[in-house]
Amino acid sequence: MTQHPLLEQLNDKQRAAVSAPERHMLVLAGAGSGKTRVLVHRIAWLMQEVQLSPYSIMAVTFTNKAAAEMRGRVEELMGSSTRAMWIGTFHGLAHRLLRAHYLDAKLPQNFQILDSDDQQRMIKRIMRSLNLDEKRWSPKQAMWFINAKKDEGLRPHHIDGYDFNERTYKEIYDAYQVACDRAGLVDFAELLLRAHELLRDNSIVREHYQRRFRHILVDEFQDTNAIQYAWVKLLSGGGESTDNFVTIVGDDDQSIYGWRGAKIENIHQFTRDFPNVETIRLEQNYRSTNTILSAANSVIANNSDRLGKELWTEGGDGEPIDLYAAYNEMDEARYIAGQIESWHEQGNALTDVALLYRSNAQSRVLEEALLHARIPYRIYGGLRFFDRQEVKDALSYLRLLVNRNDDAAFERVINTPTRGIGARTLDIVRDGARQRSIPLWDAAKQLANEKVLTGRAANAVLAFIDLMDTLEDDTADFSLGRQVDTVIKNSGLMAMYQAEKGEKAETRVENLKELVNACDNFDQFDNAVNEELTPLNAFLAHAALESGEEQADEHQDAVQLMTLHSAKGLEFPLVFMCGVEEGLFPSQQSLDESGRLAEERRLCYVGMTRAMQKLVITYAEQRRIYGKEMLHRASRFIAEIPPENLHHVRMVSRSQADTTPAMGRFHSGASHEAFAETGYQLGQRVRHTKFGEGTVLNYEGSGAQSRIQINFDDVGSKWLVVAYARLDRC
DNA sequence: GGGAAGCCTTTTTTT
DNA sequence: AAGGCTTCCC
Repeated sequence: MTQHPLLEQLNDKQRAAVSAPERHMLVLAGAGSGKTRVLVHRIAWLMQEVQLSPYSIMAVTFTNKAAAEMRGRVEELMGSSTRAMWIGTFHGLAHRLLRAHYLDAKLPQNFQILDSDDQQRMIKRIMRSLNLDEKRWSPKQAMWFINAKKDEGLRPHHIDGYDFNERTYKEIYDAYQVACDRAGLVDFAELLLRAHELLRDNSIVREHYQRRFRHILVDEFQDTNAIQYAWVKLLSGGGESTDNFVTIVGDDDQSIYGWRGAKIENIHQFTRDFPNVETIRLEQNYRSTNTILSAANSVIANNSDRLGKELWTEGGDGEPIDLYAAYNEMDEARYIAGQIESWHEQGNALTDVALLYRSNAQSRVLEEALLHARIPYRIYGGLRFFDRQEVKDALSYLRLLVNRNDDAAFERVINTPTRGIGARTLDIVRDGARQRSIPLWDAAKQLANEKVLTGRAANAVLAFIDLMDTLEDDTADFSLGRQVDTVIKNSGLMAMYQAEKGEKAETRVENLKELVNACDNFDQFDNAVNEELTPLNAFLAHAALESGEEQADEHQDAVQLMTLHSAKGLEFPLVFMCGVEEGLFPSQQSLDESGRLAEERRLCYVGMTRAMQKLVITYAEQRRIYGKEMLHRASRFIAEIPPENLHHVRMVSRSQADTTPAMGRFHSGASHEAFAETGYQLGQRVRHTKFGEGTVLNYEGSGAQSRIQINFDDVGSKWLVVAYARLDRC
């Protein structure tokens, strides 16, 4: 029997998932097991073989990148357009629902989206208006509280407020929500919650979409939070419908977003809520060597409550995992740069190398070492384009143009550039708005007209109001690009940044020009949600929901630096996991709170399984954190790797490193001197009869009185007099 | 309104 | 260590 073309080149498990009859399915897809491939082929299969219209399929992801990749691959496979299919992020699809049913969702047609920065500012203002003690209550924590409640599907009235803290937060949440509703503003969590409430409370809308979406496929299900789960459940008839089918794909071992509300249990819950779920495990790995997989398997085996899964490969063993114990973070960085140099000299590409770390602060020292070694690199996860100050200024003008009630935008631009509307005037306007329960814009207008605001202040406010109204009239017929260009110029924003001096200001001017460019190139019909919106509204939604992936020239052959979190879903031939130390990874916070260690271990598992050919793990005995020198021991995760998979790299000879002139921060003569004075080099491994093995960290004095500091693996750091310590070099 | 000085915080990130 | 934020002062 000839194989169906869609099933060719799939393994048995993948084939079973792709060609399964219509039913609920749980695909437990291990790292590198061809998860996206299965999803894409399944969608194609539903259309080709089950003869479903793309109209009746919804596919949900977490990131725009994943959604774009999925859509692209389905189109490639089908050779046809998938426009009718809803493929997008949870937030993108929720937004689409809200736009289509804004009246039912009790939103103004021109509602705008708040990003987390806007949200935090808004909360801060609310807290000020509530006269809360700023020392005691932080906007950040209030935001955290509000979002956590929204992610749980909770409104202020759902919160008891027995406890004083909760009561205060509840009050903030309440006032914040009132302010958002009045201003026509929706934060990210609100998109999901509103869409959920819309479906829950409106049977006509709900049943329409239930009839429409026969198949819903959800990627990375281990990262869903309560509201996302509830959302999928509502849309699919809650497992009770016989005409709706849900496929979830995920890996409980790669759940690394528990700290922002993701519930790994949603995977278990799915098998309970939905009938006859077929579970398919994809365990064959097409990415890594046997060595890397068995090490990763062995680390993750230390977690309990797993659904159970063991990765295997038909590939070879490959090289052992290198483990480098650095003396400090500079030494670690220098070692890594050296290894990358020899990898490059052997004719390998730098793009194939990734440096993964637990926290962003670690990148600086790595960067310095790469810079010094003249190795080009690229850092992921910086400030995104639409999040930049000047771009947000411009977007706020545009938002206010579209929706005068947008208090967040009003606050941002009212005096940017300065136009004589100071803090005092603003306070009066805020007060007036609060008393009359109206938006800031209306309050400003009324107060100026009523002469509550006097002379200069009133004139300035009226001039601003006139500026916005004129901008709206004048640019109504313009193309999007010209409209935005005019707003940036006539508002004075461009002139303000042009007047500033320095490299930073130049970049800001460039970014404003780039924003106009982006408008010119913006294809609103690229995204079906936007078809019914004005071009400007479509662009604003795009800016809020797709924060603009940095597309630095991808052609440059550069090493990639990123956090372990952002590495999820990616793969690289050579991977360095840096700073694998107790207190850093697993992080101190995760050690302090029970139950968080397992997630750190999963993060370690994610990091290790990024490596295709070669994995290098490094840690530093001593590291400067927040300006303080800290002593660390190797991470427990290292001890969880089978010894036969590990190769301990000996400390690079210090004297060799020191002979390189002009090493800047990386020139360390200290070790040299230490050797001359004490007979031991910094970073050297030694053994003590009582304390066991350790690493030499520091020294003082010379000759018979000299003392050295040793960080012992088991008992921590100690100062010993060299003459009496009877140390063995090892 | 803007600059200097002092205080505080500090994981992980998408939308 | 360093950046962000507030406050203070002209």
